[in-house]
Amino acid sequence: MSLASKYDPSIVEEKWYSFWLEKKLFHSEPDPVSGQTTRRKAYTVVIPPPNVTGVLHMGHMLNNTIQDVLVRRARMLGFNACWVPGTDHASIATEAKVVNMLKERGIDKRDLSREDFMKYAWEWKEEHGGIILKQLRRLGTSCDWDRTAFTMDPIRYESVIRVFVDLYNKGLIYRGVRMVNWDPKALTAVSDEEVIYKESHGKLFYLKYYLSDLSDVSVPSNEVDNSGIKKDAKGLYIVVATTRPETILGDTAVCVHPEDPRYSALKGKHVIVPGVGRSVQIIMDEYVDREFGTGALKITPAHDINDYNLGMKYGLETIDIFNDNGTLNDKGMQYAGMDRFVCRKQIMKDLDEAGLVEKIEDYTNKVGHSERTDAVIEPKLSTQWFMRMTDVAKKALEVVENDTIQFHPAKFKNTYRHWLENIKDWCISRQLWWGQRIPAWYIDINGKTEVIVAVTEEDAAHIAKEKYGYTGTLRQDEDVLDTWFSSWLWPISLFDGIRNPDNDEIKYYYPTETLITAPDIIFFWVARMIMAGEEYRHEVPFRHVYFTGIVRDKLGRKMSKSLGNSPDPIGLIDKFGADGVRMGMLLTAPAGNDIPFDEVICEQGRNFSNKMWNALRLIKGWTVSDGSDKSVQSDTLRNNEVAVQWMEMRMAQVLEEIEKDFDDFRLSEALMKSYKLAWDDFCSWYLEMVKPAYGEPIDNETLSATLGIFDRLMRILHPFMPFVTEEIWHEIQTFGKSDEETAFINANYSIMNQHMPHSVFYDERLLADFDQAREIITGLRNLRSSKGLAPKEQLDLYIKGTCADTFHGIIRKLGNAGKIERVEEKVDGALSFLVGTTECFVPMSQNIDKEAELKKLQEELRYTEGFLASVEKKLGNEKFVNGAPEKVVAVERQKKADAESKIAALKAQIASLT
RNA sequence: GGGAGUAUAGCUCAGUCGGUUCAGAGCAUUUGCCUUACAAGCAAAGGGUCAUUGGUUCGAAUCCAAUUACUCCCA
Repeated sequence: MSLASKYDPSIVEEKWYSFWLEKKLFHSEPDPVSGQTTRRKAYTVVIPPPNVTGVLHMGHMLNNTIQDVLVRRARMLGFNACWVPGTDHASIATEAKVVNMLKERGIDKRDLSREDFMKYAWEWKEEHGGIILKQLRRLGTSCDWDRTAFTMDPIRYESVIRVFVDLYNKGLIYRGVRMVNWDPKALTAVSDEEVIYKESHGKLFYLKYYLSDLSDVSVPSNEVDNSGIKKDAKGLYIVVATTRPETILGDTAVCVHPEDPRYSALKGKHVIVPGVGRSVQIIMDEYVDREFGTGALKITPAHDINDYNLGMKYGLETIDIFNDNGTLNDKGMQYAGMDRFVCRKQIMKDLDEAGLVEKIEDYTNKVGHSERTDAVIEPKLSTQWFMRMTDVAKKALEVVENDTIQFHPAKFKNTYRHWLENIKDWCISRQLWWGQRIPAWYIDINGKTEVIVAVTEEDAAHIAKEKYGYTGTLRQDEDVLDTWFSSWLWPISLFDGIRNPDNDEIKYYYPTETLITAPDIIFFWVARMIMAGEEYRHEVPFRHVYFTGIVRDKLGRKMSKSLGNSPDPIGLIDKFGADGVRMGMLLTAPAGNDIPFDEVICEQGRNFSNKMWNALRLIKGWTVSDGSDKSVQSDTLRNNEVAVQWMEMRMAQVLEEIEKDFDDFRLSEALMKSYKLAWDDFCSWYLEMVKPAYGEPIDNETLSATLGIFDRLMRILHPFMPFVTEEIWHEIQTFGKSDEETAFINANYSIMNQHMPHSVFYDERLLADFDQAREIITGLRNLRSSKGLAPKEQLDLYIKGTCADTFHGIIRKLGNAGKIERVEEKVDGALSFLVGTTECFVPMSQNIDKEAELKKLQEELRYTEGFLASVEKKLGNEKFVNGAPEKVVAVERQKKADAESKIAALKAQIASLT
């Protein structure tokens, strides 16, 4: 035998992945349309495009393992499975990488033209982008690599541009001045969804705003001060609390609640902004929270969304004090050029010296950070492009509410609904270069700027001429579109369904079947894809959305670079094999639950691969009886026949459960059941039943039945562990074949496109009989172990009660029983155990420890009597007998009868011992 | 501040219609075994006040309410 006793994944994985690629087994084309044959149904999955700058992390491992399981299974179920891979261009992240690369080469982005920058960016992308797709191959993913797409490749780019123009023409996209989330590090606006609120320990600064006009204001007494107005040597003042003192440079009002008695005297008055010297009015609005701080709120319309709204309401001046990079601009007085956080310290120092600070308190609040750069977001007024969401949101909500699209787990419907019902317009412009440049051109006519939106500059020029009679130069918008504005078209644009809506591929592959993604992009991506599907295909983009959990470390912490608690996925694959890691990821991953990741589970996966490998070694080691001699005895043949029959039915039974689990997206359950079918039922029971004694041959029929079962087991396991199953499957196919045949099979066949076994009829009676036999075997083993008997010592067995004869041969073999006889009466001088109501007696040559036996029996008697009492109480209850369903009552009666006969048996045994 | 979810064995989780000897699985632990496929193994064992309190019901891990703890989302 040439097989090593330990399975080595490294060679096998390399070999089969190359083979699959070479044979193009991952590739899908729409089935041809021909008169007779019907096309297979497509099973399409689109990858959630990883960020082109990304490297593989545990989240990708989980996500892509799940996709691969579903796709491989679908393929084996006879679907035309197509899994399309690709990456997104990640404007902010990529642009940052390119800027860094340029910096290292001594080039400043600002010195480059847009065209030159883009050249460098593409160069970076070609060289460093998409590492992750290469890494995914190590995991065994069966993506159709020929279809690999990128959100900025020509088809996808053009699709985005066309959609923008179309939506603009439909009135769904507009340009306007709004308060946006400004990322001062990336120098771009970001959408609401890209802002992460984090708890931050800061200070609450209480500043003095002196009144500028004192007439009519009654001076409060210093002793009892119920008023918000205070007095010191310099005059009357009110106190305003703020977390951001630097923004006082942009203050244009102070606001109090109209019903706040502390400030009622101040209506129409003015105060001096501390340190700035500007006199601003006091306005009254119910927006103010009287409980917060002192109840007086400073208003900075340029730098806070709520202040901005108040500013609009009261016609306040808007003073923008920041540059785009977060430093103070020329409105920042002596602080101009200073960073906002440096300024905060400095201005507090200055105010304090000027006696303008009342007090400072510790304060914890939530501060928005950029999802991409982690910079503190600065609310900023700017002109941006937006997409109207109200109408599209309605449709997108409907298809999820009515289960046209099913979420797994369904609880995410709530999250989804909540967002869509409170949706705001989507800011889609980004002040970057890396991305689809907004197809809007500006022309100046009669001192007015007009905007023209068109797919190409030629079109725009044409429109300019037609509409405005303008023939001068056109100035294109400098901004690009949000990356998600590409991703939301992904399921459509991958099949060119935007540019060519009637092409065969989009009609065949769309809608896709299942989307597998993490819940944190339910808004960013899932919801918007549904909107795009409705808008451009009038159809949902997928039927099912499977939300994975977040992979955490075993302490439950999120994996992060700073904690260093994320294992290197490739290192894990090196250590445990891709199959082992895949199993590890899946075993702990019920849908939607976070995964506390622990290497130990990958080890379990590796061990399982090894177990299957060794089952192969066992079978391969068997010699075959040629049938001419009587070397295989007839009772062995009968045993084997029963064993095969049982294993077939057991497999059918488990398959039925597995099929149900897949329908319900309970992948970890399906895997666990497959695992136990293979390890427990097949290896521990079935193989032990048919295994010939050392040196003995096996009969041909049992061998081929065993190979057939093993073959199907490998198919069942293949979606979970593609490599080891392919390897073993080939060994099975080539078993006993000539070298020539073996070479042919190995070069031309793969488990990948074999049929997945289906559940068939099984006889529950036979399975139940086996369960009883198994318990008897376990009873015998227990007896041996508790009495310290050697496994080799044969025991005789006498059975009183119901017990099918079918498995007696098996009991003899696995329980090492000698004689097995049916008896009508109990056997004296024997040890006994109960299996259900059936009594098993094992005569002992040596002395029986009567005391211990008695104790055991009496304990069991006590328990059974207690149980009987509870059943009798139930049956004695008229309400139960009348109220409960007949079936339930019948079960209780059966329980009573079983308990009674068990008690009788126990009593008889006790009597025989005393 | 608003909303959602979770709580079952040491750990991670099942428990579908309220009813079967229903309290389960895997891992971990303990014990005994190098039994000619596998020590990455084999055979067995122990382990739970189903978060707490109350309610509905003939009957509750399961349904309802409150409480506690944790998690996530939104602002």
